[in-house]
Amino acid sequence: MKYWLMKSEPDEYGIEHLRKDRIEMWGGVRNYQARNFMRDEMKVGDAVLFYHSNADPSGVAGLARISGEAEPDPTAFDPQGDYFDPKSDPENPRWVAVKVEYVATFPSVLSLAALRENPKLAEMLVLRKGQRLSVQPVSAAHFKEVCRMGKVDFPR
DNA sequence: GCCAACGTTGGC
DNA sequence: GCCAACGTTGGC
Repeated sequence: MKYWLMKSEPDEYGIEHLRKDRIEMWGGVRNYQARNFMRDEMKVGDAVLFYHSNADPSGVAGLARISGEAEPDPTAFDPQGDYFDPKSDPENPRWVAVKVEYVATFPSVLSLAALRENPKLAEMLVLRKGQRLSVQPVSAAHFKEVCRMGKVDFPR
């Protein structure tokens, strides 16, 4: 099983939206590196840190799991939608989406500042300067430590 | 293939 | 709102 961090702006789609929807098709990712992680490495059952970006505070808001592996991203084909990409051919889709399932909400958002204060997380990608990937891998040790700080265990 | 211009992300 | 970092585009 692998571990991931996925970013979303809570004004657009936060952990509360996922809690209500239970499962969400994670469309709209338009970065090749992030796409490759979703397409090539994400498997059903993988664990996800749900990260709020552009938020007050930004940080890890809760936990999710992958419940459906990569398939063509339907938002790329909707000319009316914000994520339309005319260069994505339905016969040869450029972008993919995975299904993300709600697991838990942290009692309070585990802020970036709090994460930075923990030396065990010093090497975590999300804390790196200039790091913008919206889907990124997380080590098992970092994932476990973030769950401990967030006061929620990822269910086995 | 280089690289300047431009667009986006996202913390602050 | 600012701006650093970084990805993408397109002229050459």
